[in-house]
Amino acid sequence: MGRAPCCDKANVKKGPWSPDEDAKLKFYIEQHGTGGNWIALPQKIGLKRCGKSCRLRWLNYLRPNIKHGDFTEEEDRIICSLYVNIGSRWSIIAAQLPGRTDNDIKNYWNTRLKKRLYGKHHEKQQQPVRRGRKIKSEIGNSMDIVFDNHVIYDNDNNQLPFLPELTTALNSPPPPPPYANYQPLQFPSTPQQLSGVDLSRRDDVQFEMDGGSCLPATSCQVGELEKVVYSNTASFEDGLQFSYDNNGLMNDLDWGEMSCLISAPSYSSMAHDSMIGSSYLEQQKQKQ
DNA sequence: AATGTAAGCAACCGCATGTAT
DNA sequence: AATACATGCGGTTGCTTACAT
Repeated sequence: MGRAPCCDKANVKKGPWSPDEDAKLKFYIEQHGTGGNWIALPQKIGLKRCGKSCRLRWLNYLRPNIKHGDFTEEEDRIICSLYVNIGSRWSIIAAQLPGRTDNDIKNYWNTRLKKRLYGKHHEKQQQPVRRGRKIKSEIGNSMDIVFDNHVIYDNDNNQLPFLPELTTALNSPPPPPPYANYQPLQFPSTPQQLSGVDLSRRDDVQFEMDGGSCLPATSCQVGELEKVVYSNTASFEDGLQFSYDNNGLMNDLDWGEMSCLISAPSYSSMAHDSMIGSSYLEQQKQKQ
């Protein structure tokens, strides 16, 4: 038995929104708000749309102060830095760019930014990489993985058959580590600077903003953050791997410089990053 | 001018998470 | 504590437009 549908699919319109539908939705929300219930909203307005569709349309297109297109170089840099540090957490990235939506940023990255970076050096080297939710969840589950003599076991002590390239990497000797210079999260300056991450909290990490005039902080699980910060999982999944300067920063770069910081994917270093990253965090926690 | 291909973008789908009961 | 439901998110799809042949 599958999941119950969120709406009556048979009686719901799909596809592009008409100006009339846009006007109805915009007018209603401006007058009454969403009422905290997107599912009920289309019925109240008289729209034959799924509540989720209404929400998406409002958030991505109709809500006030939305900016479309014409990303600035500063925005490019922020997106790149955040992507490198936290991966494809588009909602978090969007929260740092007022007026931008996660969908817009995602599209911009996938269609342009990635190519601008990738196209310079690595078209020939790019290998097809398994992508999507499945691989992400499986890599994500590595938080429960036990590393023992470079072989991966799950919670039930079964050696994981998944990702043979990762298993191979884990069985190879570790590369000479420049990791001593790795720093906790740091992002470029203005317009909203992320001053760091409170790693002392076990249950939850807050992105703290400098200067007071900041967007609402976004939280995420510390385990997940540890993983993405120190292993760049998302970059790995894309077959990209970025390098950092000694401060862990990628700001103040032009595109030529930026592209020089990208190296071909190295599964071996990736896998070891994960382990070394963990030990780095342990050191930081002991210091506190 | 016609056709094929690539790029860009809006929207959908399904899963994860949060919240109410 | 368990369950149901709503929301949020990220990946993916498919349509439209631009460009190349």
